[in-house]
Amino acid sequence: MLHETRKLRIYNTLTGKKDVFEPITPGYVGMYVCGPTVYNDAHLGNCRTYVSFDVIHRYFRHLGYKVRYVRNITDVGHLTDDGEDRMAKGSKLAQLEPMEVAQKYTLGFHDMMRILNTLPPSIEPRATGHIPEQIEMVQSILDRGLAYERNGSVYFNVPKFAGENPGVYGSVSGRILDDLYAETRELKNQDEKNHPADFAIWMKARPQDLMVWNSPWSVGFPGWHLECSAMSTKYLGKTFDIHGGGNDLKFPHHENEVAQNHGACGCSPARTWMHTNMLLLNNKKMSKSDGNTISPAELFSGNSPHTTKAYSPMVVRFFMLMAHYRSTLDITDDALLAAEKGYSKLMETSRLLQSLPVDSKAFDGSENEHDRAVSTLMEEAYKGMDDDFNTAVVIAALNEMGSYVHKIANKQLPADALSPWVLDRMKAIFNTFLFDILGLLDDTSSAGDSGVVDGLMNLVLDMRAQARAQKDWAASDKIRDALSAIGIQVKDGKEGVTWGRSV
RNA sequence: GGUUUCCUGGCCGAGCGGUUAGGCACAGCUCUGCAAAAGCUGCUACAGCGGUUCGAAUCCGCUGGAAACCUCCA
Repeated sequence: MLHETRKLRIYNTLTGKKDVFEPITPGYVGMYVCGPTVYNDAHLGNCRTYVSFDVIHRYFRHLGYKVRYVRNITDVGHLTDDGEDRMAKGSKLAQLEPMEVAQKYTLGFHDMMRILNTLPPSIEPRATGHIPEQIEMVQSILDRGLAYERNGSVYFNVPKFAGENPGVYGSVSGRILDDLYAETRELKNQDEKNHPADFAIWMKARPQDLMVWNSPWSVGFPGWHLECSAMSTKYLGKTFDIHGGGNDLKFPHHENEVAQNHGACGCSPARTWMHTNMLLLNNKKMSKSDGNTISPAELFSGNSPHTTKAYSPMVVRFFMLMAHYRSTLDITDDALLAAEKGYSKLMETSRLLQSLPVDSKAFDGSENEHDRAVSTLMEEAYKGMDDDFNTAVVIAALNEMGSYVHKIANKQLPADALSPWVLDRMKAIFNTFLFDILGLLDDTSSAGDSGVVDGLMNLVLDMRAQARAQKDWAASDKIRDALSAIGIQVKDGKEGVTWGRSV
């Protein structure tokens, strides 16, 4: 197993540095990632986070870990500015049942995850499916004296918790309790709370609330952060390896999650907290609420004032992976254009690499300078992933490997420049990183087409070859231009003609 | 106002005290009927000012600029 020999370092929000990853149970990884709230179409920011964790998930699997990846669907519980339950608000606008709204956007989210080629999580629990678990957790917290009931609602007692567990509250967000107390003092209608920093773990329903459940305290609904605490505990245990989510969830969501878990079981939940950074548009955070967004659909169709053309889902995925997951990433047309070119080139390189013949010469232990260079690059790709999942470093290494591939294919290096066992290994490693770990698909090839397209292309290119043989440049160029017009690029190489789709 | 992060060449973006990151764009060359593709070479960097160090994009301080969080957001 690779994980036994490689040393993976992960940046842990709790410690503020990269720690060597040691799973709680050797060989197994438990990872919880906060999923989307399904009251709206998924936007690109969501996509970036889930693509990032998809690569993380894939790399753990590649290393040989058995991974239980839990990503929830939030279909209840978050309040809007005007105090309405989000699902209820959506339903009123659309004249639909709340669960109909949730279903619609859950399906849309799944479509988007599939289009971006993310692997499904092992478990995708819904908040509404875990109301009993959440009620139990509220009770546990009450039993431990860390919450109080007020008019049918239950509030978490932050000052008491913080006093009993020094250093815990604030450990995720880096917030200092005194500051927090001072800040929240100004906020509106907190009259039921003992203290402004307290937060609801069970809310008594008002007449307009639609999604409500019975509980020992009132007919109501669970607090805004409780679902993740309850579901992570249920599926991963009280203490598990990794909890992830977007940067903007650190406070209050993750901070309160830790407090609740701690409050219910007296132990810390996740050992490692991972946070992805924001996707920017116009140098500002993309956000559903302030309208600074570009939807995946707009990006894929080119129907947006922010872009000049359509970009394929794989180009978008590649674009995201060109940056480290903890860096902000600014969406611009220029950057997408660059990503598109880079993506196509790597796909082309992959096809070319796989087509290179490998000698059947037996391994004799020899190693030339090119062998060493390529071996170093392969190791650098691994080192990149081992260093907090640095996909940018992986892509750089793949590009450098690609240089060797093209040189050999173009006869600028002799066919035996690389020893067969090195070439063989590069074939495997290159595709492993590109497809299995980075999770890209080749949407520039004819792989998904029926044989008809290949047959037609062979015919057309054959006719062009005949025209060229007779120096009929007009006919030859007409074919080339016509193909170009429908998005097919003809590539005249030393070893004959190939073709590809311009993405 | 409080907390935190960031500022790299025309653009995107790695970098965590000593290496040419890489991609895109651009220029020249090779190849080509021409072009494209591909390869090679070149090309502009570390916001500013100080400090620590044999050595700093990388550590520290100050100044300037941007962003995030403090309220639902990935």
